[in-house]
Amino acid sequence: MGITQTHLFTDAQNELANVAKALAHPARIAIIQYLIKTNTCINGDLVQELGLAQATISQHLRELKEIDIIQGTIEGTKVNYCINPEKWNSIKSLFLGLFDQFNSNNPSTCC
Amino acid sequence: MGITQTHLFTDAQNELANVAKALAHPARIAIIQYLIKTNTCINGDLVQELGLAQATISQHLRELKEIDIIQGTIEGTKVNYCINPEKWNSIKSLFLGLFDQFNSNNPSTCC
DNA sequence: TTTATTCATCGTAATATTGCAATATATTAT
DNA sequence: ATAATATATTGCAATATTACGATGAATAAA
Repeated sequence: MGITQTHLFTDAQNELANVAKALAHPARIAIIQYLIKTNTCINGDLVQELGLAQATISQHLRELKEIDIIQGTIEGTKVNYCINPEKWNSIKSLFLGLFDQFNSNNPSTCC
Repeated sequence: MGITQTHLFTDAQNELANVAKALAHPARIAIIQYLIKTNTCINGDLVQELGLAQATISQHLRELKEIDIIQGTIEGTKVNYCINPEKWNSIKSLFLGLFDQFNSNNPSTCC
Protein backbone atom coordinates (compact mmCIF):
# COMPACT_ATOMS: atom_id res chain seq x y z
CA MET A 1 0.00 0.00 0.00
CA GLY A 2 1.21 3.55 0.68
CA ILE A 3 -1.80 5.46 -0.57
CA THR A 4 -4.04 7.41 1.81
CA GLN A 5 -7.48 5.81 2.22
CA THR A 6 -9.47 9.00 1.72
CA HIS A 7 -12.74 7.10 1.33
CA LEU A 8 -12.67 6.25 5.04
CA PHE A 9 -12.96 9.91 6.03
CA THR A 10 -15.38 12.78 5.61
CA ASP A 11 -14.93 15.49 2.99
CA ALA A 12 -14.25 17.97 5.78
CA GLN A 13 -11.52 15.78 7.25
CA ASN A 14 -9.87 15.28 3.86
CA GLU A 15 -10.09 19.00 3.09
CA LEU A 16 -8.56 20.02 6.41
CA ALA A 17 -5.78 17.47 5.94
CA ASN A 18 -5.08 18.78 2.43
CA VAL A 19 -4.80 22.36 3.62
CA ALA A 20 -2.54 21.26 6.47
CA LYS A 21 -0.40 19.41 3.94
CA ALA A 22 0.02 22.61 1.92
CA LEU A 23 1.31 24.32 5.08
CA ALA A 24 3.46 21.35 6.06
CA HIS A 25 6.74 22.65 4.67
CA PRO A 26 8.82 25.51 6.08
CA ALA A 27 9.49 26.88 2.59
CA ARG A 28 5.76 27.26 1.96
CA ILE A 29 5.27 28.88 5.37
CA ALA A 30 8.14 31.25 4.52
CA ILE A 31 6.61 32.03 1.12
CA ILE A 32 3.26 32.84 2.71
CA GLN A 33 4.84 35.04 5.36
CA TYR A 34 6.93 36.84 2.76
CA LEU A 35 3.78 37.43 0.70
CA ILE A 36 1.97 38.74 3.77
CA LYS A 37 4.82 41.18 4.38
CA THR A 38 5.45 42.34 0.83
CA ASN A 39 1.89 41.91 -0.48
CA THR A 40 3.18 40.66 -3.82
CA CYS A 41 6.37 39.18 -5.20
CA ILE A 42 7.81 37.14 -8.05
CA ASN A 43 9.49 33.75 -8.14
CA GLY A 44 12.95 35.37 -8.38
CA ASP A 45 12.39 37.34 -5.17
CA LEU A 46 11.76 34.13 -3.29
CA VAL A 47 14.83 32.43 -4.77
CA GLN A 48 16.88 35.33 -3.37
CA GLU A 49 15.01 35.40 -0.07
CA LEU A 50 14.92 31.67 0.71
CA GLY A 51 18.04 30.30 -0.97
CA LEU A 52 16.34 27.40 -2.72
CA ALA A 53 16.72 26.70 -6.43
CA GLN A 54 14.37 28.36 -8.91
CA ALA A 55 12.76 25.06 -9.86
CA THR A 56 12.14 24.21 -6.21
CA ILE A 57 10.47 27.55 -5.47
CA SER A 58 8.35 27.16 -8.59
CA GLN A 59 7.24 23.74 -7.37
CA HIS A 60 6.24 25.08 -3.93
CA LEU A 61 4.37 27.98 -5.57
CA ARG A 62 2.45 25.51 -7.71
CA GLU A 63 1.37 23.54 -4.63
CA LEU A 64 0.12 26.68 -2.91
CA LYS A 65 -1.63 27.73 -6.12
CA GLU A 66 -3.23 24.30 -6.54
CA ILE A 67 -5.22 24.62 -3.35
CA ASP A 68 -5.85 28.30 -4.10
CA ILE A 69 -3.99 29.85 -1.17
CA ILE A 70 -2.14 32.08 -3.63
CA GLN A 71 -2.78 33.31 -7.14
CA GLY A 72 -0.45 34.48 -9.88
CA THR A 73 -0.91 37.11 -12.55
CA ILE A 74 1.38 37.25 -15.55
CA GLU A 75 3.12 40.56 -16.24
CA GLY A 76 5.56 40.38 -19.09
CA THR A 77 8.11 37.70 -18.34
CA LYS A 78 7.29 37.83 -14.64
CA VAL A 79 4.47 36.38 -12.57
CA ASN A 80 3.19 38.37 -9.63
CA TYR A 81 2.06 36.16 -6.78
CA CYS A 82 -0.22 37.19 -3.92
CA ILE A 83 -2.39 35.64 -1.27
CA ASN A 84 -6.01 34.90 -2.12
CA PRO A 85 -7.86 36.72 0.70
CA GLU A 86 -11.09 34.75 0.36
CA LYS A 87 -9.33 31.39 0.54
CA TRP A 88 -7.17 32.62 3.37
CA ASN A 89 -10.23 33.49 5.40
CA SER A 90 -11.91 30.18 4.65
CA ILE A 91 -8.78 28.32 5.74
CA LYS A 92 -8.67 30.38 8.91
CA SER A 93 -12.30 29.42 9.61
CA LEU A 94 -11.53 25.78 8.91
CA PHE A 95 -8.77 25.71 11.51
CA LEU A 96 -10.72 27.78 14.04
CA GLY A 97 -13.55 25.27 13.63
CA LEU A 98 -11.19 22.49 14.60
CA PHE A 99 -9.58 24.35 17.46
CA ASP A 100 -12.88 25.45 18.95
CA GLN A 101 -14.27 21.93 19.03
CA PHE A 102 -12.03 21.40 22.00
CA ASN A 103 -13.12 23.03 25.21
CA SER A 104 -9.78 24.12 26.54
CA ASN A 105 -11.37 25.49 29.69
CA ASN A 106 -11.82 22.01 31.07
CA PRO A 107 -8.36 20.47 31.30
CA SER A 108 -9.38 18.16 34.17
CA THR A 109 -11.11 15.88 31.68
CA CYS A 110 -7.80 14.68 30.29
CA CYS A 111 -6.67 11.09 30.92
CA MET B 1 18.43 15.59 -2.53
CA GLY B 2 14.95 14.94 -1.21
CA ILE B 3 15.55 16.17 2.33
CA THR B 4 13.99 19.39 3.63
CA GLN B 5 16.55 22.17 4.06
CA THR B 6 15.44 23.20 7.55
CA HIS B 7 18.57 25.33 8.08
CA LEU B 8 17.25 27.85 5.56
CA PHE B 9 14.25 28.69 7.75
CA THR B 10 13.54 30.09 11.19
CA ASP B 11 12.70 27.88 14.17
CA ALA B 12 9.18 29.27 14.14
CA GLN B 13 8.72 28.37 10.48
CA ASN B 14 10.02 24.84 11.01
CA GLU B 15 7.84 24.38 14.09
CA LEU B 16 4.70 25.57 12.34
CA ALA B 17 5.45 23.29 9.39
CA ASN B 18 5.98 20.32 11.74
CA VAL B 19 2.66 20.87 13.48
CA ALA B 20 0.93 21.24 10.11
CA LYS B 21 2.55 17.97 9.02
CA ALA B 22 1.09 16.20 12.04
CA LEU B 23 -2.35 17.44 10.97
CA ALA B 24 -1.74 16.64 7.31
CA HIS B 25 -3.52 13.28 7.25
CA PRO B 26 -7.29 12.70 7.45
CA ALA B 27 -6.81 9.77 9.85
CA ARG B 28 -5.01 12.01 12.31
CA ILE B 29 -7.67 14.69 11.95
CA ALA B 30 -10.30 12.01 12.57
CA ILE B 31 -8.42 10.72 15.62
CA ILE B 32 -8.21 14.22 17.08
CA GLN B 33 -11.90 14.90 16.44
CA TYR B 34 -12.86 11.56 17.96
CA LEU B 35 -10.76 12.38 21.02
CA ILE B 36 -12.38 15.80 21.28
CA LYS B 37 -15.79 14.15 21.20
CA THR B 38 -15.14 11.20 23.50
CA ASN B 39 -12.50 12.87 25.66
CA THR B 40 -10.52 9.66 25.86
CA CYS B 41 -10.25 6.40 23.93
CA ILE B 42 -8.01 3.43 23.21
CA ASN B 43 -6.32 2.20 20.06
CA GLY B 44 -8.99 -0.47 19.55
CA ASP B 45 -11.79 2.11 19.57
CA LEU B 46 -10.10 3.92 16.70
CA VAL B 47 -9.59 0.71 14.72
CA GLN B 48 -13.36 0.16 14.98
CA GLU B 49 -14.21 3.80 14.29
CA LEU B 50 -11.87 4.47 11.35
CA GLY B 51 -11.51 1.08 9.68
CA LEU B 52 -7.74 1.15 9.40
CA ALA B 53 -5.54 -1.71 10.61
CA GLN B 54 -4.37 -1.75 14.23
CA ALA B 55 -0.74 -1.21 13.23
CA THR B 56 -1.68 1.78 11.12
CA ILE B 57 -3.67 3.45 13.91
CA SER B 58 -0.81 2.80 16.31
CA GLN B 59 1.55 4.53 13.90
CA HIS B 60 -0.67 7.61 13.59
CA LEU B 61 -1.05 7.76 17.38
CA ARG B 62 2.72 7.70 17.73
CA GLU B 63 3.09 10.63 15.35
CA LEU B 64 0.56 12.69 17.29
CA LYS B 65 2.26 11.71 20.55
CA GLU B 66 5.69 12.62 19.21
CA ILE B 67 4.77 16.27 18.80
CA ASP B 68 2.82 16.15 22.06
CA ILE B 69 -0.68 16.82 20.68
CA ILE B 70 -1.91 13.75 22.53
CA GLN B 71 -0.70 11.76 25.52
CA GLY B 72 -1.28 8.16 26.53
CA THR B 73 -1.59 6.63 29.98
CA ILE B 74 -1.25 2.88 30.44
CA GLU B 75 -4.11 1.11 32.20
CA GLY B 76 -3.66 -2.62 32.27
CA THR B 77 -3.27 -3.89 28.74
CA LYS B 78 -4.88 -0.77 27.36
CA VAL B 79 -3.57 2.73 26.73
CA ASN B 80 -5.92 5.65 27.25
CA TYR B 81 -5.23 8.46 24.84
CA CYS B 82 -6.35 12.06 25.24
CA ILE B 83 -5.55 15.50 23.92
CA ASN B 84 -2.87 17.52 25.68
CA PRO B 85 -4.74 20.78 26.45
CA GLU B 86 -1.62 22.91 26.91
CA LYS B 87 -0.12 21.82 23.61
CA TRP B 88 -3.48 22.21 21.91
CA ASN B 89 -3.68 25.83 23.04
CA SER B 90 -0.12 26.56 21.99
CA ILE B 91 -0.81 25.11 18.55
CA LYS B 92 -3.95 27.19 18.31
CA SER B 93 -1.91 30.30 19.13
CA LEU B 94 0.71 29.33 16.57
CA PHE B 95 -1.87 29.17 13.79
CA LEU B 96 -3.71 32.28 14.94
CA GLY B 97 -0.37 34.08 14.85
CA LEU B 98 0.03 33.10 11.21
CA PHE B 99 -3.55 33.91 10.23
CA ASP B 100 -3.53 37.30 11.92
CA GLN B 101 -0.38 38.43 10.13
CA PHE B 102 -2.58 38.88 7.11
CA ASN B 103 -4.87 41.87 7.16
CA SER B 104 -7.92 40.37 5.55
CA ASN B 105 -9.73 43.71 5.69
CA ASN B 106 -7.71 45.01 2.78
CA PRO B 107 -8.36 42.70 -0.17
CA SER B 108 -7.71 45.48 -2.71
CA THR B 109 -3.98 45.07 -2.20
CA CYS B 110 -3.97 41.71 -3.98
CA CYS B 111 -2.27 41.36 -7.37
C1' DT C 1 16.28 38.60 -35.49
C1' DT C 2 19.12 37.70 -31.81
C1' DT C 3 19.79 37.89 -26.92
C1' DA C 4 18.41 38.21 -22.22
C1' DT C 5 15.06 37.48 -18.63
C1' DT C 6 11.68 34.96 -16.15
C1' DC C 7 9.16 31.15 -15.10
C1' DA C 8 7.27 26.32 -15.73
C1' DT C 9 8.06 21.62 -16.69
C1' DC C 10 10.68 17.28 -17.18
C1' DG C 11 13.65 13.88 -15.52
C1' DT C 12 15.92 11.92 -11.82
C1' DA C 13 17.93 10.83 -7.22
C1' DA C 14 17.30 10.81 -2.31
C1' DT C 15 14.23 10.53 1.24
C1' DA C 16 9.68 10.24 3.61
C1' DT C 17 4.99 8.53 4.20
C1' DT C 18 1.27 5.23 4.23
C1' DG C 19 -0.56 0.79 5.14
C1' DC C 20 -0.58 -3.81 6.80
C1' DA C 21 0.82 -8.69 8.09
C1' DA C 22 3.62 -10.78 11.30
C1' DT C 23 5.72 -10.67 15.47
C1' DA C 24 7.05 -9.01 20.10
C1' DT C 25 5.77 -7.26 24.64
C1' DA C 26 3.07 -6.62 28.58
C1' DT C 27 -0.86 -7.24 31.46
C1' DT C 28 -5.00 -9.70 32.98
C1' DA C 29 -7.83 -13.81 33.54
C1' DT C 30 -8.30 -18.79 34.10
C1' DA D 1 1.55 -21.82 33.95
C1' DT D 2 -1.51 -20.97 30.06
C1' DA D 3 -4.53 -18.42 27.36
C1' DA D 4 -6.60 -14.12 26.12
C1' DT D 5 -6.37 -9.21 25.31
C1' DA D 6 -4.30 -4.85 23.84
C1' DT D 7 -0.76 -2.33 21.94
C1' DA D 8 3.92 -1.46 19.94
C1' DT D 9 7.40 -2.64 16.74
C1' DT D 10 9.51 -4.66 12.64
C1' DG D 11 9.83 -5.46 7.87
C1' DC D 12 8.29 -4.60 3.53
C1' DA D 13 5.88 -2.80 -0.70
C1' DA D 14 3.63 1.07 -2.86
C1' DT D 15 3.42 5.75 -3.29
C1' DA D 16 4.52 10.68 -2.34
C1' DT D 17 7.66 14.49 -1.39
C1' DT D 18 11.76 17.28 -1.81
C1' DA D 19 15.38 19.20 -4.42
C1' DC D 20 17.78 20.58 -8.45
C1' DG D 21 19.97 20.58 -13.21
C1' DA D 22 18.52 20.84 -17.79
C1' DT D 23 15.35 22.18 -21.02
C1' DG D 24 11.31 24.54 -23.00
C1' DA D 25 8.18 28.49 -23.65
C1' DA D 26 7.04 33.14 -23.63
C1' DT D 27 7.94 37.98 -23.41
C1' DA D 28 11.02 42.04 -23.56
C1' DA D 29 15.18 44.43 -25.02
C1' DA D 30 19.03 45.06 -28.26
